[in-house]
Amino acid sequence: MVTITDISKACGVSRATVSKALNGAADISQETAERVRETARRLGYLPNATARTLKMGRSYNIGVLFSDATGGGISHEYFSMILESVKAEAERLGYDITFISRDLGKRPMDYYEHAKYRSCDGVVIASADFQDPAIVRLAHSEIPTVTLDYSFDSRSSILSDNVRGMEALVRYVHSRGHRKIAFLHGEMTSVTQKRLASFKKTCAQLGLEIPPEFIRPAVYHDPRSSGLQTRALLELPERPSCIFYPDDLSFLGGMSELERHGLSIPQDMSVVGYDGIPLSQVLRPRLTTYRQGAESMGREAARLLVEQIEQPDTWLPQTITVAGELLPGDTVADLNG
Amino acid sequence: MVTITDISKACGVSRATVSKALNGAADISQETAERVRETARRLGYLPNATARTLKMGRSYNIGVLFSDATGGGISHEYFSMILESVKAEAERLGYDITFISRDLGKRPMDYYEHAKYRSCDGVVIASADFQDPAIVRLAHSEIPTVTLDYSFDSRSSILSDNVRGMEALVRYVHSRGHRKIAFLHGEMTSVTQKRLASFKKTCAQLGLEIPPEFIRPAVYHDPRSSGLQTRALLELPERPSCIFYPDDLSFLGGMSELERHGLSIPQDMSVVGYDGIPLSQVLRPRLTTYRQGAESMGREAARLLVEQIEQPDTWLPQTITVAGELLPGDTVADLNG
DNA sequence: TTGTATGCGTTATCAT
DNA sequence: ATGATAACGCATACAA
Repeated sequence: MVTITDISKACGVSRATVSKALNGAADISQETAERVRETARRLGYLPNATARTLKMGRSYNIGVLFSDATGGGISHEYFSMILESVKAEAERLGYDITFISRDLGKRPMDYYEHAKYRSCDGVVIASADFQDPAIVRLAHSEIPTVTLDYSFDSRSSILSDNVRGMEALVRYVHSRGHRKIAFLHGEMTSVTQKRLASFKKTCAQLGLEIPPEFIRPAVYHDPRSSGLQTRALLELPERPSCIFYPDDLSFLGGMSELERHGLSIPQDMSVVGYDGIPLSQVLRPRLTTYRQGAESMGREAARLLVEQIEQPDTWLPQTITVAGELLPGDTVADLNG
Repeated sequence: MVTITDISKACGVSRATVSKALNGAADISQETAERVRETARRLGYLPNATARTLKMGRSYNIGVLFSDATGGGISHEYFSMILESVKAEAERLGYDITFISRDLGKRPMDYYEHAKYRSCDGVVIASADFQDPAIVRLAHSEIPTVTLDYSFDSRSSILSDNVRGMEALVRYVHSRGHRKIAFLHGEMTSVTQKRLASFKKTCAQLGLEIPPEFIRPAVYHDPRSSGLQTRALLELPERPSCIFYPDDLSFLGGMSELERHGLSIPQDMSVVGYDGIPLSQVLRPRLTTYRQGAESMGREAARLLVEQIEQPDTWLPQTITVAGELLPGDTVADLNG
């Protein structure tokens, strides 16, 4: 390994001079700086982030926390899109990312300890169970954090606009003439609560009466669960004309159940999803859904975190709500006229 | 931050003793060791991986390289499943993972430099353009590496069994009475070459004549491209009875094109995919495809890499071929009798 | 403009 | 059984 000591010997200057020259300090002569840099290049010098971290107390490394409490880890398209955009933005800003997990080998650790162990400058928390005491500890620690889809007091967060998203879907479906709308929701997280509340509120505003049996619990990202609930809906004496699924993937479970009953979409039953993952627009018919701005969310999360890391004095906790977009698709029949 | 120095003061012993006690060295009295550990717990001591890395020359950190040359980055289910299993196994073995990329902030870097910069003990290379000189440099460097789906000379690798996978699919389709089989293939990587060669060889063994216009180039993970090629196939004077798609996702493009022509699957046209991602078995009809053992591949990659890192002397390059599994699904019609 | 000295937190060697 | 010391590679305050 080539170190600044090697360069200093090769150049006949001190290590301090080499360090300064390499970092473009002002108090080094043009000539020396050039000679040092040239030698560094010639010897194939690579800075050592570890040493720099130890010395400076800054790792330029941010942790990413993806516990998969909501049943969906990295491998769900929504979260992998977020991960990808966090990664891209972090790298653009000069930060590497490391996954933060519970336990490492034999060593029992919670998230906070793991982040400290790796000297992370900050952590992006996504897809986690925000009730988990280990998550709470991290979010309340001195480590800068940004959470996605949940907001802790006095901490920064990025929220998908679940309220407006659900409202947009309900209004769209209503505008197509639907009055009997069923809603399958995921596990009771704060996101679910927002969507459910927005669903009910918007229905009320539109004067829609939603019978309680039209609102049923399912499980996010689990087609089977949504399939079962779809069947239950179909067995009701009075069927809905449109079913809201917890997410795009869950819709697939409903899709097969509908087919099994010989119902076609949207002629016999209308459906909408949520998330707007690429898959939803590749299906035929294209799914009517609400696209969450996953890329923006990841990008903003990284940006906000780095801002907090680099300007700790002027920093204030901030919540950014990322707007999404209604994707009309072709799965909601027009019942008008 | 609590350091061993703090503990040493609190305990009235030297830092060396603390370090030894904490690491369970044999030459520390039972009593002292216990007192030190208790104090460490009381003070909330956390070891500092950075300092340890600097001192020991081992980071317990492995790099993961996911350039998305094949058009599919982390967000494709096959790769995210691999990533997830690499992560899980690495963590089980006591290693963290860090993404390796080109360039970090302003700092221009290639993959090798990035890995050195972060003192990675080794790198798992996946989803990359293995012709890329930067990838080649890394794979030929002194850094331990394991590649997925490609094999460099004298380096360890994990290969999905593309030859047997394709053979299984062809034989299955043939056994269902199909004789006119079309093959849409992805970009010409070594994986594609293996699948294509296995396709042709198996067809030859079965006495099938495949006209050249039945073999067409498409793009991995790109439904649009496969949709276009599907259309081209349908315009031929003599249509195939079954279409092989480059992968499960690409099939979706074909699916909509088939529907557009009023053809239903598998009554009017049979199809098979490749990958066997969860999505394929959630679709209706379930896609006939070949499931690659993504979880095993990731797990084995991590295992092989750590083995190489921890037993450098007894290590020999090794290639593990991970078998997959035919998923019969319901998209291949039985033309027999 | 350059160099000296010091320390970041840890582990390892070698005395004691 | 314990401790003093050095070293890993780097950056910086301060001296020259």
